[in-house]
Amino acid sequence: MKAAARAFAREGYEGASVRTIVAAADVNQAAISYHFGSKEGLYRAVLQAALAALMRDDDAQAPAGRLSREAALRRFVRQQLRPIVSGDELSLYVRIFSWEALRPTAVFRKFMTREAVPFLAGAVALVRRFLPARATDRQAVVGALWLFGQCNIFVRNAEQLANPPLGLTLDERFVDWLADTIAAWAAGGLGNLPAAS
Amino acid sequence: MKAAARAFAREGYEGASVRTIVAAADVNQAAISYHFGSKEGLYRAVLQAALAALMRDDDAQAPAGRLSREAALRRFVRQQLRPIVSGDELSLYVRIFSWEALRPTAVFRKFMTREAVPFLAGAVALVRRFLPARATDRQAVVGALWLFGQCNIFVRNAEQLANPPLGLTLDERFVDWLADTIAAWAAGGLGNLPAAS
DNA sequence: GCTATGTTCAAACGATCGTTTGAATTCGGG
DNA sequence: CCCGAATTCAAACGATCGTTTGAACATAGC
Repeated sequence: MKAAARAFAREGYEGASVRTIVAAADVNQAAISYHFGSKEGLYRAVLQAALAALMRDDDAQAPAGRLSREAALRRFVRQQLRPIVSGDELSLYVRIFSWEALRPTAVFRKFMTREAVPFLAGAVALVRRFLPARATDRQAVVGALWLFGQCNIFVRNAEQLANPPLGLTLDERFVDWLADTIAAWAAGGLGNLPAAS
Repeated sequence: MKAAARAFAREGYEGASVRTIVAAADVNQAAISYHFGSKEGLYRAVLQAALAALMRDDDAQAPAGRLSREAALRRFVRQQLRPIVSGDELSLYVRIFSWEALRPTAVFRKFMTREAVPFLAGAVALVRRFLPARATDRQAVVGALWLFGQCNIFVRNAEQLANPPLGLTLDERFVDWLADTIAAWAAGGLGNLPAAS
């Protein structure tokens, strides 16, 4: 399943072949069909593990309630940027979700209609601490997505940022600096609301 | 080529098959090899058209030089959000670039090493009008990417935002409002710089 | 009318895909 | 020790992929 997560993250569901997975895991090809029923069954198992890990990760960042809103925001952003440098399973899972954003599988759609709101809830609450009291619910949700977007573009394009012509060195120091920058910009912006829509 | 752009946008380079493209275009299969050399040649042609269209789009917004920085920012953001409502070729091209962010093709890499900087230049210049004078080049580039990210997440996930559980109605009115909101937030944020890194 | 060139076409090729098959192997319980 | 269920294995199957082939067709120039 680790090999499968790596393959699905790297090449997507369709792009990853059962043969490369079983070769990486050093097991027989028919073992997939035997244990998971099919390639789709294997993917479902990986998705379940991914969602469980990401929710667990959400819990880990929950006790940020005692932090100031600026510190909580900085922590949230840094957490979002983690996959840029960390080679752990979480990066794989984030990447799998990126594939799903582009070409959702049936399995994933059902996942999201159930889990999207609780998954966003943390970011919405965080954004609300910065928004004026008069902000609408829709503004808070949009603000949460806005926050995700600011972080996500660096995660998704990490590889391209590291290569020419930009050639950024994506080490821990850079990511820390990036988190500081994004957090400062986001905090500064959320206080503003556009003129009456 | 229109059929190819649609197919590549919908299913990615690997996912799109020559057979479905030629079926949609109602031409013979071998015509691809004959006119474009290969599937990759066809994709290269589509990428060139996409980049040309996006740059042309950039030019259209170039005369924004006379606008105030706030108005120019609002215009840039609104331009970025266009694919949400317009079903035109531009949406396809943005989606093709999303695929490339996840799994860059060799063709695309060469494109980007040549074209990324001029493509970013407009956004960098725009961001610079908001940054303090002491801002570094790296901060300006990161700011441009940051700006792209804020818009892009709504474009990429437009379909999911329109569906449950959020169920936003993505009409012109909403996109105008969204552009106002993002522009206001971005403008408010860029003035801030984090404490010394 | 004939030829040369550009283009389209149906068919086939080799490679890779996910899955199935049936025998070989492993392993715990009577 | 042995039987039976669980698991692994190499091999093959049918489908689909991108590409190639060689004949058929179109058309402009002489």
